[in-house]
Amino acid sequence: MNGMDESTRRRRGGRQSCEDQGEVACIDCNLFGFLQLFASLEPEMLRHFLTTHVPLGKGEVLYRAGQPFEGVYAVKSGGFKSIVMQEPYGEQVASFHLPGEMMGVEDLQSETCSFTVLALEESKVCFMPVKPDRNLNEHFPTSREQMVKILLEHLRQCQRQGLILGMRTAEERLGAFFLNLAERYARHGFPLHEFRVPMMQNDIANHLGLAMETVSRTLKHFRELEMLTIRGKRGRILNPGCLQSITQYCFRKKETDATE
Amino acid sequence: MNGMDESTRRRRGGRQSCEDQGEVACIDCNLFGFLQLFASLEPEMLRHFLTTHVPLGKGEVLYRAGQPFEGVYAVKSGGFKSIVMQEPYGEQVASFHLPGEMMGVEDLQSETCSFTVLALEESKVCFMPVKPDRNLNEHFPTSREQMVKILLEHLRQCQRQGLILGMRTAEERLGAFFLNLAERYARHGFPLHEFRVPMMQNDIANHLGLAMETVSRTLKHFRELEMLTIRGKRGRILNPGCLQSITQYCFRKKETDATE
DNA sequence: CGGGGACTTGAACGAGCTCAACTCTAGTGG
DNA sequence: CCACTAGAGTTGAGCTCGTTCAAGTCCCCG
Repeated sequence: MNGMDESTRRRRGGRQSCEDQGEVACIDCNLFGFLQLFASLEPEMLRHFLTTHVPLGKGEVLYRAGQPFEGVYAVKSGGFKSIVMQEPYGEQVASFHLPGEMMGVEDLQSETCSFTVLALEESKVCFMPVKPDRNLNEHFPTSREQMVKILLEHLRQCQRQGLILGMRTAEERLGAFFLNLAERYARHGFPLHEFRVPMMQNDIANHLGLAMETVSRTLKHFRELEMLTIRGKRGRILNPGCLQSITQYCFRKKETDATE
Repeated sequence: MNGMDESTRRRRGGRQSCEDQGEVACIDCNLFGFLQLFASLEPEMLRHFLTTHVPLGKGEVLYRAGQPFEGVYAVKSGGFKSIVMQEPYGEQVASFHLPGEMMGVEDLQSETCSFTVLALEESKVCFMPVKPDRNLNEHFPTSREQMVKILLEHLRQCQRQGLILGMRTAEERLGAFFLNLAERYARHGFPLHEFRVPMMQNDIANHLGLAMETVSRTLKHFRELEMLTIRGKRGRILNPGCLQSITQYCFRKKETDATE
């Protein structure tokens, strides 16, 4: 029911380290579940998509808003941000993409890409070409099932982000942001409460509608309270309970604990 | 390709008034497109769902977060808000639902509802019972197609909301919010630049992470600049260009103008 | 070891919040 | 139909949090 069963995922939980580049195993990647259901695709080709990892350097653009939509990507390692350009003012960071997550999903039936996506650091991606209303409809009817699943997951994550952005104070927004970040890493086999922070504070500030200095000061405050420490690209949640109560952000444990 | 063809929708555009309760014709409702593809459903039953409008009074709860998920709703007239309760602090408004839009979509494969939804004013809804992983999978395989479409639409709207909430100043957020509101009404056959405002300023403030007083003052400012007026439940955009340049929110005309 | 970008820290300013009083409006009952 | 009321919205004053600007530190990378 889950593309991969929950017990398998949990067994793997906590095995991966945050020290390395943070590469997800294929079994922990959303694209894997996506591809699994392309029943009519030859195994050769499936393997090809899964094992071809395109490398990108820091700051490199994966695709640009307005370009024709070619297909969806999955983050193998590293991290990405989706941005929109507000011409005179600079960019706005719409979202971040962590290892195991897919990019370009929102454009699945569009002709063009709606965001510009670029790497936050050295990263690798897998690519699955999907021409709008072609491959999927005609050749792979079974993939619809998986698409609904993936779209629902994206929709829910997007709504969660909306709740975070709707919070009033900088502390709430930042706390909720990092709880969400940790949770998302944990979903793909990384240890809970210890996670990478592939984006700079500048990007976080931009994304949350704050000034970079406010992010820095608030994180210092969290460190002093021994709730959360960010050192370089490594984050660690020291006191999840306290952090949650400050941010009011419910971790939504049900979703991961329930048999689903 | 669109459930209902674009030219039909445009022909109807501008016909409806904002004076009345703001009831959408069935042809302008998302649920209609959704139901259309339930090919194996008897016409009798289809008509039943489409023509049975459940009325709700102002403040009445449609469903509560945590309750078992029964199916999706469509707003026939009036308006709704989705909220989450942060126990000691009160509610947070996650989103609003206008006539022609669907509610509960994010819970399609869940056992329980993730939001509490209640009416902003006298409203009517249609209901389509969808047991998770039952009806849809077995009896109505063709509906998958439409579901993907609807989920994509929701995802994109959710991302747009995220951009609005990520804006820095109250002026940007509010301006973008009302542009989005007008656009959403226009999608369902209401005149562009003239729209209903079914929610109170309190709710808007809550949703945007602002104080109600700030909303009031900013709207006054907009009125003085002759960009946008809100009087009671009626809104009118006087200077869309100026409003857009202040909010940096691109109206995304392409989506409605293009042949798609 | 040097340089530049990311982050930190401080000080002053200002946008937005809070609190409180007030006005307007819609809905109610006489 | 009007008076009354409760709730929604407005306005003002003071304060707080977050921003801005600027200088300084750290750290990564060459």
